[in-house]
Amino acid sequence: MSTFKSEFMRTVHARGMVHQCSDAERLDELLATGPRVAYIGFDCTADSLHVGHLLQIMLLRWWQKTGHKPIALMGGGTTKIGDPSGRDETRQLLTDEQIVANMASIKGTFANYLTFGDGATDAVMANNADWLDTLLYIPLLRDVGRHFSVNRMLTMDSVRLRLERDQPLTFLEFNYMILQSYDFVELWKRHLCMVQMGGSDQWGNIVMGADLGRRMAGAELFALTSPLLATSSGAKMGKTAAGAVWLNGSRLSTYDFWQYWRNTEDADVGRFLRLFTELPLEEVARLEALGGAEINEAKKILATEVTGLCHGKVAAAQAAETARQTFEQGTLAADLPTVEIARARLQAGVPAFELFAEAGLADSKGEARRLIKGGGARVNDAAVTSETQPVSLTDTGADGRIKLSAGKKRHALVRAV
RNA sequence: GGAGGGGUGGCCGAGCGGUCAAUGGCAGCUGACUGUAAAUCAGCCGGUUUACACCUACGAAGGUUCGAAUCCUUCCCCCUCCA
Repeated sequence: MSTFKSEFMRTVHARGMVHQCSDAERLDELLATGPRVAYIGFDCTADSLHVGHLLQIMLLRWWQKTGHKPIALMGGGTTKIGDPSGRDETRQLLTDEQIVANMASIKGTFANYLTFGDGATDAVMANNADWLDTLLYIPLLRDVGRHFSVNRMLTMDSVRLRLERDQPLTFLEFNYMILQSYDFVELWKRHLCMVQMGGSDQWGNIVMGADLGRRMAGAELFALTSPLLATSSGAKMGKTAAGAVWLNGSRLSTYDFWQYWRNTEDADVGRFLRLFTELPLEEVARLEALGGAEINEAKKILATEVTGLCHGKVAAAQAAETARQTFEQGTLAADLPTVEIARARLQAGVPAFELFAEAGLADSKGEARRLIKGGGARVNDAAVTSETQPVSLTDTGADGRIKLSAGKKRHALVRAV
């Protein structure tokens, strides 16, 4: 492990970020002798990346931090095909407009993790639509297709698993790995990019790209994948009540993002600190060793560190402070999610179930009613006993706000306007 | 192209003329216990509604019937075998 010569390989291995790597020794040598180029592709299937992508982003960040040049490849072209890896069903086809809009929305995330520019180790953003959109079918078949063995393609997990489970696989999707392979070669030609990284489900696609590069351009290309992430209790990472844990602040507030990490299971704290923060490993070891309730301190550090990288240190500190006031002091924090309700309505009194639904603490009025019936709703920390119990201006605190709580962790403020 | 099987709520998966907003499992929410953890136990888990009730939903559209997720027709999609 620690016998690696290059800082990158030492770091990512020590932090448990590597699942598989092709010819690690040779790659290590190359990395030790000068700046190299690596890329990771991100498909534009949603308008935000989520925590499932975070490990990949951290790989690019370490890549740059240890003296190399990262490329964030936006899958403007491949998203039109849909990666069949790891799924039993064909992805819903997105329109070109959706893809373009998603890409624009995703791009901002990288600015927080990577330094872009024209320097030797500055990050570059590319879009594979730039070369995939204009490909011609016959030349593609002759130049690229002849290097692919269908026999081999059928053994790839993404294909084999579909076939074994009698799930459909369209010819469209069957082509995905060819285009991803082509990307690798194209980036080699354009930027001398010699490494493709990705999640472990991408191993097959990446290795095919490396092979293609060798055949088409005589290039020596490498594959490096990160482990598949699950929480210790086995759940897929990144799911909450509200859905995925998004990286864009417009999809998930900084406070909620911070809370997600704060609520990490005990058993995951050390692992997550290594994977998603840049704290020195000795510090991680110390935090991880904390027992019992003390580990909560480690969770706060984890939350603030991860949030700091994603949303900035100021926003992270603010989220931490909001949480501290809310949970440790039981006071009202200023930047809890806030809804504004017309003064006149509050004057008259708003039924509690309506207010909870409007504040976003319940998805529907029915759910708000159930929440109240189940005893999980509180106004200013006093349990709501009746669904229709009116909440009015008289509930307003000194600072002009009413605090609503759904369960112990979800809070919102109501302000009369 | 021929023959057969199938498309059910976020997912898996029962149901096969009424008692079906649809068994069960997973996921999720709330409560208890705790440390804003896990595990465990309990309740909830389409929408509007105090409620009665109504609306939406079992691939799509029609039809039969007092009544259809369940039967018929057409269409779309998937799987298997044959060509």
